[in-house]
Amino acid sequence: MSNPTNDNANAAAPAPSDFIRDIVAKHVAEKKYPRIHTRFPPEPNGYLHIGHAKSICLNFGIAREFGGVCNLRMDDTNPTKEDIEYVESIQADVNWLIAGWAEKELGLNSQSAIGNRQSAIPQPFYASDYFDQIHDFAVALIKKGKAFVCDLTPDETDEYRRNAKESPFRNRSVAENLDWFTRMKAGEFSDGARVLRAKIDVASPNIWLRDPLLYRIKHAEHHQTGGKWCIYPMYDFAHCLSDYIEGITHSICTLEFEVHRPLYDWILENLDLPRALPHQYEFARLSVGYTVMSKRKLMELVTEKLVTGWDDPRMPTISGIRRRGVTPEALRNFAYNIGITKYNGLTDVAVLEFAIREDLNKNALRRLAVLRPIKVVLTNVPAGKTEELDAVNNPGDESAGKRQITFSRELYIERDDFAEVPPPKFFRLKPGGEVRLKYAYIIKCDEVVKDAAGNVTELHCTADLDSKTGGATAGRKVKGTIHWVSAAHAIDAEVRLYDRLFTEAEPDKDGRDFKSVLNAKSLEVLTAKCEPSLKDAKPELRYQFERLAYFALDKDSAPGKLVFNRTITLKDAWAKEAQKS
RNA sequence: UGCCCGAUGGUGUAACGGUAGCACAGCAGACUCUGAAUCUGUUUGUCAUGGUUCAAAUCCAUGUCGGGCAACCA
Repeated sequence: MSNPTNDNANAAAPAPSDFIRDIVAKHVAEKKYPRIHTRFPPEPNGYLHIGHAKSICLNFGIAREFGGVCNLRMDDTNPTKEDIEYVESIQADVNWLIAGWAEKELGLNSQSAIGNRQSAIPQPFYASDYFDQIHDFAVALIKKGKAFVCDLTPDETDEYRRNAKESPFRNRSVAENLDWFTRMKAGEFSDGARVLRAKIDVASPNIWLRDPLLYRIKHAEHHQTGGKWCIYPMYDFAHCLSDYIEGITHSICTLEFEVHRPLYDWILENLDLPRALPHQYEFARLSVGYTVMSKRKLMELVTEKLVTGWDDPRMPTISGIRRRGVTPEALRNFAYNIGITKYNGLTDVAVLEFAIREDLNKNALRRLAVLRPIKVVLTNVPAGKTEELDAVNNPGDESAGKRQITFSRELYIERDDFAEVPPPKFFRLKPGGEVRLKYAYIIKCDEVVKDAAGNVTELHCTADLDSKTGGATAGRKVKGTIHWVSAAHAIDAEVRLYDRLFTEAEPDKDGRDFKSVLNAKSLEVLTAKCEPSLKDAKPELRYQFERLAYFALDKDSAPGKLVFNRTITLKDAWAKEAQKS
């Protein structure tokens, strides 16, 4: 078994274990199946979110750990709600999340029946590829007297099912049913006029066994099959059969499908299928604090322009999280840390944030950048004189190397790093006080320059010219070290400071309108002063602006125009300390 | 209301009849040219009541609370 959490693992992390993996392990030990085969089956009616990421990691993780395969399958049985845009985004998101981790486990769809899908990138499976076979299974069920065409209206069907009453069309002859179903398929009837139903047990305590619908009429163009069909299989009918057709062994879904399981089994067991049948297992979906997860709600945020799009970095979508700068490794570690159970809990965002910081701390390149600048003039440094100083790219990873930063008489430091009237335990710059400039000198604040309104506009300081890193008095202990950039050399960058989208941990608690608790300060845009090396920032790399936060280059960047997204702040013990007083 | 499922510190999880552990969060301290990271210590828990057993978080019963389903959605 390979290591699940760290791809370039040094410390051996324990293999994940949960009740589903326990079942799979048992089946492997029993040699119940020739090969473990899972699947991730999203409906292409929205963008994937972090809850889907949990499912992807579970399904691909199991395939990885047990030498199996996992198919990506579009569960596209309802053309009126689905769109090719979603198909494409889903594919991109899944490929991104499993890249370098479970690529080898991704099932390849080499026999796509429909369309011309030859391509370098792996193609997903489609339930719609099986519409012919699923239709034939429906006919088989009719022939066995286990399905019938029902003419009841939707309202009547509802009422009959609620009252455990048999449909008056339940006992039509096989020949009659075959004829009606053929005519349904031929397009003779309007939407809703007739349906195909399984004949199971109208009195079952489980609603899903009360002669459930198998096929409905929808005169709608399908994004994959075009105008070929005007009848489409329902989820329950299509899903178990798609699983069977693909040779799935473990069909893992969320808890709300638990009551459907008897129907899943009934359909497969009543078709005299020759191969081993797949089985369904359910786990709890993910809820994370300070966000919403339902596709409907996310869709609302997008269509009402409360965010900039599905990939807005504040969204819990995979594309939003990616754009924010989170790496697939971080997301996978998060998925691993939260585990798999049948308990519907609320995961603390701190768990997600920890996984993101842990990963970024290891990999991000350190840079100096000032978000809210205030000018510092070093009065004992000659104007025009510059110095190149060594700065390490990652203190935890020597192989990340060093770069040089330019030092000069006029600098910018963070406005928050100076306090005219310092609060208790303030380690930074204050009048008459000393502070270390990272990688450079210790400076002392001699004079505070203010404008007519009394705002601090400039600080005049002197540098201890022997205190340079490596110099004679470099060892002098100064309580604080702050970041800085040379005013003349700094480059501007737009920085987008993202915060949580909602002000409440449970935005939709007790039926409250989730949009009433949107965080008005979830985005703040600033122009930062950055060290010059950042002009070469690359979208695939991550940066830590020291003492502030982790950042990633946004896709809105252009030559000469840098845009950085704040992925997540550093932990800030000072903010906590300052809050106490 | 019927049916199904669940309940372990603040949160998420482990323990599979035999010492309630881990992670996050919190708190305290050490270290620090990032108030980050790292390191050390630490507070807090088996829903309730019965039963079975030498022994129960674990098995059984009842109750309580929570979630899901009752779409021609998935």
